[in-house]
Amino acid sequence: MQEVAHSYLNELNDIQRQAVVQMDGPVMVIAGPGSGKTRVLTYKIAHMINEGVAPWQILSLTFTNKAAREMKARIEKVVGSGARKVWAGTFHSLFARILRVEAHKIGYPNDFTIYDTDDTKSLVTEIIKSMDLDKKVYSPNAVKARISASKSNLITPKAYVKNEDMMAYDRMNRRPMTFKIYEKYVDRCKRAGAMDFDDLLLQMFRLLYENPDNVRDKYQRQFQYVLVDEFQDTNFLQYQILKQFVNYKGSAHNICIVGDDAQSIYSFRGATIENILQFETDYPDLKTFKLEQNYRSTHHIVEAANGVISYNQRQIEKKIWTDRVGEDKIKLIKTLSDTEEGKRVADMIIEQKHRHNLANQDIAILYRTNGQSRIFEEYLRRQNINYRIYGGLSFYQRKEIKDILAYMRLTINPQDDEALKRVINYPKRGIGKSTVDKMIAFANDNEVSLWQSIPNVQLSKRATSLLAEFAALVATFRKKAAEGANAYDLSLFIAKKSGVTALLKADNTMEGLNRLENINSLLDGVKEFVENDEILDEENPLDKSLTAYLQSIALITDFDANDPENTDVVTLMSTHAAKGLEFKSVFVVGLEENLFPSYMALSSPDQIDEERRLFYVAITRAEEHLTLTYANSRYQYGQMRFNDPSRFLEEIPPENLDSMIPLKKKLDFGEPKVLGNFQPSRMKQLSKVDVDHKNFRPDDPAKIEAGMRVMHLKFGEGKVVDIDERRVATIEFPQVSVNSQKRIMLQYAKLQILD
DNA sequence: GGGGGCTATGGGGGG
DNA sequence: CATAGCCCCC
Repeated sequence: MQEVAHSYLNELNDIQRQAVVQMDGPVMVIAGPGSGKTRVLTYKIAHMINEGVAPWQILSLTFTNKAAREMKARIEKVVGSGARKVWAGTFHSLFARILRVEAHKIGYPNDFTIYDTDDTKSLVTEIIKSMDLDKKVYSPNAVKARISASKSNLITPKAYVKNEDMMAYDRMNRRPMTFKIYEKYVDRCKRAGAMDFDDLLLQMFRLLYENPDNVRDKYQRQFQYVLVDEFQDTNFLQYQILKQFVNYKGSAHNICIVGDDAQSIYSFRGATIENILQFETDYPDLKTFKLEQNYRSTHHIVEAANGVISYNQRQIEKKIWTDRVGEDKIKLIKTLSDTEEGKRVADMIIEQKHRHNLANQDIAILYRTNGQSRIFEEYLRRQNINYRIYGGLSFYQRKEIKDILAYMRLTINPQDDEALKRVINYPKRGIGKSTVDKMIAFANDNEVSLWQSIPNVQLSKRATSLLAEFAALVATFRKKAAEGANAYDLSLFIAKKSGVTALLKADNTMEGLNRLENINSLLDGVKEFVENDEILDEENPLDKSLTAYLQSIALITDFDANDPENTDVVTLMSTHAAKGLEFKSVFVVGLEENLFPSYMALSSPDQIDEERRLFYVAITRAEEHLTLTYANSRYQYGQMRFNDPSRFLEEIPPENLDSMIPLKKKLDFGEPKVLGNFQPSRMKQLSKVDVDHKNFRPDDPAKIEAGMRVMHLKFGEGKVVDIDERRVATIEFPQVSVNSQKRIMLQYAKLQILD
């Protein structure tokens, strides 16, 4: 290292500086809350660039895109505009970017669709229905969670069936067919040219692991330095990808992970602290740095945090400390109801602003569930306090926005079944449920997308012509796209020709006007995208196509949206979303049993520990003033409920607490109400079809004629009743059920001729 | 096939 | 409480 006195190094304490200058080899930074972790990461990257590492050789994985942007801006201040070329972003966004270039090498179109949670859920629901399984037993959310967990642990559908743990768990939960739903789900996504959120990781892994065209070497060579923030919230799959980047013959293993086991709060999406322990095993020569000095909070807050987290079972040995002596103890407020809680918090915000000279932006209200925001919103509005709610339903999740986006998606990728299902009859064009059901059945039988089923599925004259009209409409969108229309012109065209804007214009209710306005904002956004000439994507600088636009927004969250006009606002967000942020004054609200900790977590000590870490994250967001509130009664799920104060409140050392309420004498509200009544019913039996897989050899479809007996992998033996002019065969499969006729496109069919 | 009204059901955190 | 899905009628 050169002996140049880089001024930024003087802004660091000893340990921070050591962590920054340790560029080479495996590095682990254990960083307590407020210990200057972001500063270390930022300066470390700046330092690398100063030491001659090319910015594009640095891969920096952060938890939000916003964090990545802020980090880049700070690096830019130290090293100049080269900072923009650092590969900084979330796992999902950076891998999506790579897959846009490479996906064709693993059998996906490069302009694949990204399925969001709703798309995934709707597809899972459809598959469950198609298998005649009981939706009450096979709850789509539960199945979806199983699929996600499998992908996050690199368990393919094939491996799933052989995995005794997975199968036993499903049997125990009376969902033994989960493996089959998983298999079908994977097929359907593939057919639709779609990746779900987990696929962005899984397919990235496959790309590197299967290494077509030596693509792995390309990225191994490129990413000389890998940094991972919030490593405690990575899952198994993410870690395997990191190892693909870093572990190869002759590698210097330049990987730096930053994390804090005490802030691990995402196990529900597969995150595991095991990764930290595994990292120590995988890289025994790693250098470890522990950042324990907290610069953010007063001693009352830091001591409360230490006190609370000490109730957890497993943790890496460390104790955060501060030399900031605070005047205010932590305030604990009890109210009779949730509405009174809202009013009290709004009143206290007014008071704090005066007494401590705080701006709105110094203040945050943090809650366990997004549903709690409404009451606070109401009282802040009454007090004329500007606020902004993060999370919950984001702009891009609104119905009218998703409708337009579905048309856009269909324009780019007509195989996108979820988009097609969404808009095929919106606005109403006479294509109803039964038509769509027939399309789905046909598409499944032939293993094609819904779009491909349109010219071939057998329907009434009326339905056929309506479908053709719809297909022609989408075709005009596609034609315009192929002619090179920019995203804005095409979006306007789509909004108009699809009939969506006309429909909303005819709706004169407040809701209709609102929706129209939202669509206009969306179009404004597209316009901005087209007119913005700042180069954001170095690989593909001035692509103004609809494809490029869809890519740019696919992974945007509510968080990333900027509202430059309104910066002085009180922040309302979930405790999860608050990770990494800090405020002078923080209100953590709804501290009641069944809410925080969540009732979902009560039955498992591990999950209670995670709730406790979440509480730890919440209180350590505060710099000077921390207020905790709970209500005796609250409307939950349309019912008045009475919850005890949260157990976490008793875990705060009394000397740091300013409370009027003697916590030890808990009020008795009687037995908590039993939540949820889960009564599993029986699933229907799938019919058995006898197929000899080993001796199955499909014949050339051209040879198939009416009258032949044929074998189909899924439906068993069948008799060809008829073949029409488009080479669509009607085949009777007696093993499926009596009189079961399927329509099969011979072009795609795998059929063996029996005689 | 569309639409209105009713009932049953679920209900967390997020990329 | 919100919404999906069902039934019924046109």
